[in-house]
Amino acid sequence: MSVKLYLSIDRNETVRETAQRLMDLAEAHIRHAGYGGFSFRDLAAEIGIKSASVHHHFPTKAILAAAVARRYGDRFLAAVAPRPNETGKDAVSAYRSAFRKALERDGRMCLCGVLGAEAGVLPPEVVQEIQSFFRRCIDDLARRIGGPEGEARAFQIMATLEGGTMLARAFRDIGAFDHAVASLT
Amino acid sequence: MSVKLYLSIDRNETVRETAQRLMDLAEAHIRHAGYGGFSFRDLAAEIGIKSASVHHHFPTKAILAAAVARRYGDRFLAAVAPRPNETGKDAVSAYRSAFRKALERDGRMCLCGVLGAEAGVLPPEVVQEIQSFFRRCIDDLARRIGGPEGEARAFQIMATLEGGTMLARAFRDIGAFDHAVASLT
DNA sequence: GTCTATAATTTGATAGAC
DNA sequence: GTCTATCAAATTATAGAC
Repeated sequence: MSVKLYLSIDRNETVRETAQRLMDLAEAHIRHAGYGGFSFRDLAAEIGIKSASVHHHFPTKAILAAAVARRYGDRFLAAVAPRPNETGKDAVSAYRSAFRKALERDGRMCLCGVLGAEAGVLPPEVVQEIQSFFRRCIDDLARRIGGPEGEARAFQIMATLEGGTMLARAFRDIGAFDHAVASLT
Repeated sequence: MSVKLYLSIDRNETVRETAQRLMDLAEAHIRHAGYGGFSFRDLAAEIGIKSASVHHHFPTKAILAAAVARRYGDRFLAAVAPRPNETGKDAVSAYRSAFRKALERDGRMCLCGVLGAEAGVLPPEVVQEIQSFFRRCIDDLARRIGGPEGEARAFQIMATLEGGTMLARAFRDIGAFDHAVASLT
């Protein structure tokens, strides 16, 4: 209780469950370095516990990664949710802005873009969550764009955003992203 | 000598230096699973030697990966080289065909697309080769497309091809690639 | 929920014989 | 060029005490 009170006084940090903080850290690591880019010991050290305690919250790395991917998808779709009376262009802009903000904030890729590239060797439950993310995004975009070519356009937009992010990371230059997505409408 | 003769009789296999065979295997592994997706022991076992012998040909994993990336770039650019009297559309088609062929042959991604997603934690010599690959491709495409917007278009095309390949891998469906790149001209 | 302790495996890399 | 042998470190995961 007293700990909770103390922490709630802190300006920038809200009280977070350990499981949530572990997912935050895992998400940051995956977006920076992929599935193989972190270990339970890394996460544990960063919040000051031991790796055995991480296993208490997430029995396996695959389960943790799948949970992180699901939460990421829920948050992403909430962030790009349509505003009243939007046009198809507005929908594309919402997606583009979401990708760009993540890139300019900390130079990080879309979580599922990183994992998608490694999809050949990821645990099945993680692959399933990645597919679910892209399926949800494409269905959402296609519906908001509308028309008979809505789905193909949705595939193109997601591909360009993911590829543009990858180029920006490879070049360490957000200008690469801007060039790549400039003509997306 | 007798071994060489025997092998040269084989229908599908030409005699290859061990270093070349190691690079072939490393390339296949990276395109399937990324930089962390193989070990020197994996490569050694697949050609029937020991991992210590792999270190004789490539002192470190970073040196091997950088060499693989460089060779990949040389081959890729040779494969998409312009034919006489080509148009800008022909150039885009050449790139799209090159990506699609790799995908339909064995479901593999562009080597530098996989590595680009992991670029945050790769050894510097590997990052340099990835940047070199994309720089060469974009300069080549921009020149062949021509016009003041050639470079931005080149960024967009590379992003869409890489992202489309990633989507096809995530969905395990080459149709995702076709949707994504359908309107690329 | 967190700890100590440890198992079982894999990894990148090296030394030195043949 | 390939081998045996080995190292030091890291990894995922588990058992059981507190």
